[in-house]
Amino acid sequence: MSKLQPVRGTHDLLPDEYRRFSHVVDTARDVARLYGYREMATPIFEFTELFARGIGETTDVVSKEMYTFSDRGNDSLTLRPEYTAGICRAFISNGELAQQLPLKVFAAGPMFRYERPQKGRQRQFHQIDVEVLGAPEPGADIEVISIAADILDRLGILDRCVLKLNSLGDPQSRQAYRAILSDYYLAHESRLSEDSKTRLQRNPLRILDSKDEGDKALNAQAPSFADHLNEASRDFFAAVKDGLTAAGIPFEIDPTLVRGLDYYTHTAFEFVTAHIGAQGTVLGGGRYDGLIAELGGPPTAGIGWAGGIERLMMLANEPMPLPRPVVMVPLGAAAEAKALGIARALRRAGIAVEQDYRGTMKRRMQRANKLKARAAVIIGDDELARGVAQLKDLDSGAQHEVALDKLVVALKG
RNA sequence: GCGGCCGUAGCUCAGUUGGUUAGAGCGCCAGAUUGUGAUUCUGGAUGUCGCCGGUUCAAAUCCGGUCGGCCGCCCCA
Repeated sequence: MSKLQPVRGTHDLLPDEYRRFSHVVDTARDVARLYGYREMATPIFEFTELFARGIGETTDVVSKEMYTFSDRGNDSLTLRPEYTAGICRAFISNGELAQQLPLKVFAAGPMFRYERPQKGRQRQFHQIDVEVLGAPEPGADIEVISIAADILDRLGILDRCVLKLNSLGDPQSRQAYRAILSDYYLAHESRLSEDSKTRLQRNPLRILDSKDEGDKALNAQAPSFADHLNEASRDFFAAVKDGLTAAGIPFEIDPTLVRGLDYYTHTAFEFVTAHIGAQGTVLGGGRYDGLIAELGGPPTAGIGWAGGIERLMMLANEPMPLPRPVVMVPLGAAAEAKALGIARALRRAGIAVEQDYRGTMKRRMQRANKLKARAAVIIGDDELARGVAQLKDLDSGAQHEVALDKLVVALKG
């Protein structure tokens, strides 16, 4: 490492890029606010146990992607790989949150997963996150998906995304189906791909969305989940689909949509796009009614999603351009001192003002141009003596004299 | 973790079958007389050719390793 470089899979967000980052977060936050969701944050690391238990020991995230370390007290800690487990933990840790259900939250922050970086995948990445706790009704599913669609719309990318929807059923349906599916693949194990043989041990549902041709042939004959949902699960799924239709949100049913975290039940969904490479999921989530009880809390339903900020940035419109500043161009020490007071008065009137710390007039005018300033306030000895400034419009080049105490008015218009 | 491609100035790239002081555009800096930018003109600086090692009289160019990036698999945001 001859050059100082950031850790693999991490990146600096330089100012231009950070603006686009903020634009995504600000947009999401504002939409969530319109739905009555309140923002909160949890620590970026937790006891390893939380993720291991919550997400599932056999999942890829837990078994091979966690950033886990021991602290000086020999506790095993892990940088969070996703937000849901932490929010559920916070719900359990802070009893007052259960006093007023449903709890609707918005959150955003960095996540960490030890993976091979590629387009749309980094080791430190950032997510926006929406969760509803304590609402077992399908209305909550519809609402969180609606928020997602609105955010994508405001970012100008909804028309390049497709909403994929599936039901994983309630735990009873899921267990039953899992057993049936497992038996089916076991009977044909020799024909499965190597990857799928592993999946059979870990999560047979995953075989359903294998890209291997041999697996696909087997999948065509496999028992379908839709046929094995119990009545309650079918009704729930129907209510979600009807609600989305009523809300005017188009979707596609995707029976192969399974998702990698163990805690999902009922609704699973993803907004996917073909425009950002192989990692096409831009936002995904589902219902996790058993998670909070599993973690030791009071049985509480949950549903939510997470969206990848970097992936959204790849698609999103440019944020609005920044307001153009006014630049102070004082000539000489006395004018420079005077300009400080004027600049402050202008800023207190809400006008963006930049003043260099040094430089000739030419230098300052060049800087003004690079800053895309709209105007320059030029104050030399002569102007200073007369209590005026030369106000130059940098687009037209026109310049005229303005009394110092009239500058705010002149620049406000 | 696996497979493929790639790595030359701040940025985008050129660099012939290995052969002397490695180039362009953009950007940057400085000038074109007195207190005026963006245009124009003139001049200038910049690279351990990702890093380490090997082959060779000679390597940016060939070989190996390593680090990093990209693309795909796995999986996911």
